[in-house]
Amino acid sequence: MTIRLLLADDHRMLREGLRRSMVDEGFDVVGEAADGDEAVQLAMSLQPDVVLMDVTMPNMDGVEATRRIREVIPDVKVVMLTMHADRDVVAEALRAGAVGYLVKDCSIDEICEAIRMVMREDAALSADVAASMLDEVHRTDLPATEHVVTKREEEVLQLIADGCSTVEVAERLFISQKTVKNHLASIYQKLDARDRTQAVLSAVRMGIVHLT
Amino acid sequence: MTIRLLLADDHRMLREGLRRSMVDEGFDVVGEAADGDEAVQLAMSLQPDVVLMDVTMPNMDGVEATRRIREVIPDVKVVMLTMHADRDVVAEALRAGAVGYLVKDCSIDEICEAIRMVMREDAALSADVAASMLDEVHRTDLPATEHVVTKREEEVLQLIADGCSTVEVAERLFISQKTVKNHLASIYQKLDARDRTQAVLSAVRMGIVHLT
DNA sequence: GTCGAAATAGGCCGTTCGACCTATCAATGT
DNA sequence: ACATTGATAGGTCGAACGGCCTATTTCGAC
Repeated sequence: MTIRLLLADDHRMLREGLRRSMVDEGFDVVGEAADGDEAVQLAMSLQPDVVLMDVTMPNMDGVEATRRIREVIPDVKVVMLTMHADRDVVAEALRAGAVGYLVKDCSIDEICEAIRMVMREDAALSADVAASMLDEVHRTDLPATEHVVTKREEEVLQLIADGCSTVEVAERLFISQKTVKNHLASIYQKLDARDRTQAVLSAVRMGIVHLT
Repeated sequence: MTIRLLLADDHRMLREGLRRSMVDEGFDVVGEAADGDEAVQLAMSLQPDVVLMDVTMPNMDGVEATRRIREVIPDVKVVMLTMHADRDVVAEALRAGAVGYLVKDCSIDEICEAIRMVMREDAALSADVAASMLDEVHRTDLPATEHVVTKREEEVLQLIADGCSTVEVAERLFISQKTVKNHLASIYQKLDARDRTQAVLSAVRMGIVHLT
């Protein structure tokens, strides 16, 4: 009873390397997807046990693909892969129905262990599994994106990164321009930035905001 | 006479997958580096035939690592790996002494082919090899970052992304503040940005400037 | 039950920004 | 030879920005 795997990553190099490794380790790699769309299609047609899914992919990101797969086939276990651990992305992925989360800096052995773990545990325990993987992530990666900026400040930053002016941010958040500027002033201190440009760039580097 | 390889990439997952694949294909993987510093150290101590080097790595980027390795051991052939094809990065990598350039979306077979190619050809031909790899890149990837902004404008953008104010950019480039503002105005039109924040973000998305 | 942090909002003030305009010079291409 | 483009530099002006204040409310923590 070998475990049937589906790999989803936009980089063929990683996909193929991963396939050989997983086959070596005794898994049955039933398919490879190069984007989110393909991942959803193949998941439905191939009915794998586990999907190893990259978060950043063309056409449809891994989180959305996970959501759609889980809607149709709730039995499939999705383990997310990502470059850097990012609290928000992790949270979103788990909400989308992923049972595990691995950074790309982990070893093949850790991937195997994670896959076997999610297959061993029943659905009721998968939340704990995810939690323990998160702990792992926290230990090995950034000590913490740990609330450097508050939730509201993060919203302001994201809107500015999305192209909004101070006035537009105020309108979108239903607050006064002055409050937006207050949040920005606070952000400048925390991120050691002298203007909105540097603040947004720092936030991008730290994974607080995302380039769309 | 097996070809001795050194792998340099900050993601263990890709590194290990690549190692298994390359070993399968008959190469001798003599070492793995997780950052630029380590790559330089290992290249010197292990004296590999070819280094597969990722461009984006902590501590020291792949381009700089390539430069240093080639300074000390000019015989080593460095093949660069990158997520997305970016004209500027490619040009910089070749100037640094890389003999080849591959996007991570290529197959293991293509990597093997590229490595065997750079080992077959003598130094005189390696420029052609690089050129043909570039052609490959141009076909498959972005049609062109194609001089959207001028060289000077790009310098201005990069300095602003690096944290310089208008005044500081002027000082660094030995031009007046007014000229910097002129360049910026031109950039805003070309990138359809309304301020420096959006201009820099667009430039980052387009790969024109790089976050350090 | 108080203390602190977060979110809200305002004023004031000097600096910077960006839009719109002209202008020169060198290089490049037709 | 002429047109175009890039790089340089300047002026003006209103809007936006950021620093430095105070102040209220709410909410969770201790």
